[in-house]
Amino acid sequence: MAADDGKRKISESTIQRLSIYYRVLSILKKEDIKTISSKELAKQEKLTPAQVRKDLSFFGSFGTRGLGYPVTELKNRIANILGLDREWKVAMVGVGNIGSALVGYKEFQRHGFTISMIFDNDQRKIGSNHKGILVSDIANLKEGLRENKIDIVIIAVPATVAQYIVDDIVEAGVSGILNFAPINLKVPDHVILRNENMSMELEHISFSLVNRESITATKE
Amino acid sequence: MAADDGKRKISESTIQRLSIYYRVLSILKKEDIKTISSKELAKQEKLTPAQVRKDLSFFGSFGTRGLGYPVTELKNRIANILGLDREWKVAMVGVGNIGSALVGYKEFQRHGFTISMIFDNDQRKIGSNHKGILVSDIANLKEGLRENKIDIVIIAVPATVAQYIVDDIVEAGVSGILNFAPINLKVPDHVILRNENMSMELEHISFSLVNRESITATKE
DNA sequence: CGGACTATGTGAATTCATTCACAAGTTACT
DNA sequence: AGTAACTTGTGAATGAATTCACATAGTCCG
Repeated sequence: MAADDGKRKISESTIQRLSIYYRVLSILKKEDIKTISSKELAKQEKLTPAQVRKDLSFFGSFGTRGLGYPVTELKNRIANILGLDREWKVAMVGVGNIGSALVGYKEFQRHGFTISMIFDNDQRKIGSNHKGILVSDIANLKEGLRENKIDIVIIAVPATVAQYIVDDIVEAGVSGILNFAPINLKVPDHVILRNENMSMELEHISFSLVNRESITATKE
Repeated sequence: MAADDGKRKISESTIQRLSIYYRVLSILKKEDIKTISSKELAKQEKLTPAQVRKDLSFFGSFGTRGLGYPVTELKNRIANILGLDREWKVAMVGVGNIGSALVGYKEFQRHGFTISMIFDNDQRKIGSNHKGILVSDIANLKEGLRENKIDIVIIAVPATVAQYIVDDIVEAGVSGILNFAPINLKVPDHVILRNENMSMELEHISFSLVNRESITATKE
């Protein structure tokens, strides 16, 4: 009943954590656990109970004092908040190494993201089937996205051509883009763009390793 | 000359941004640009000049007032900070959809991460070649990692078995792990673990889309 | 039904990250 | 040499996110 005037500013990290809670709740539900406290939920993912409660409180109050949160209800509520209670129509652009792997990635399907179109510019791939999906010519990208009412596009093409493709995607009226090319793409404000840069994660690890080593070295 | 006592606390986001600066500097170098100001550098990635300067200042002062930063020198310095000026020996565990794609991912190689071992438990894959690398039996994981002095392991196996594998990896003395399984893995404090969860990014997009829509709806 | 216990929800306090704003150093031009 | 124009590096100010701490509300059990 509380808090749904669509005005609050939710932080990036809160959203990330909602995804995490959702994952945990899915497992709990499968294990037939009925309720969970913020303390337990936090422990599973190395967070603090206060943070769990604060995160959830942005969207309402779902818990019962003295008892905790009802697993199924909370899971459904988070699904609703994250928009996972509907099917999203997703297209993949670029079906090389990464693109091809993602088309077969079960996890996407499980969360309501259905990849139903694939585009590529390689003549040898166009017309062929990838996991049951026809590979279309990237020349038809704009019309294809429009006709099929695609919600979200995943970009897995070389960095050099990514911007041109994004421009087309935006023109086609798509407003959710997940980019795997290691480059900063420009999109209008109303378009939601997220970047997934796997090298960056490895670099983070190497930074930490180098750092850790220097600390260890001075310690002993 | 300044700031190298290995005691400062560098924030996660600063490290992420160093990766970004590094990428931009690599491009600038290729374009034969000699110097860049914090203002320009910031503009490329939609950051603020102050943030660029602050980030860099944690590690020393590399710039020249009135002029900016020397591209090549700064690039090298960041490479050093991030540990990209050496070769890291990387092993891949699990060569399904994702794992297989990552083995062929050029970007890793370019940043000094060389995947030289692959492990899997599928008898049909063991002994075969993947992009020129022999697929080993996961039963030999521990010895394999030790013998080959692997620095970093990438995990691309089903969530259900990921924890067992991590335990082995840790026992083998590896202290950098990049995990693609959608599960929170437990590791000792001295081990650096990073998670890459691609569904989470999609969920972030769907959250934003749902949110944006509701805002648009009330606006008109 | 009553008392001990448990856990939420949330303002206030704290910690952490970003941005501001400016002194100080350097260039470039006359 | 002098001056106008830049740009860094960094304390101080602001802003954002996290944690604390507790009043409040429910559970559970005898």
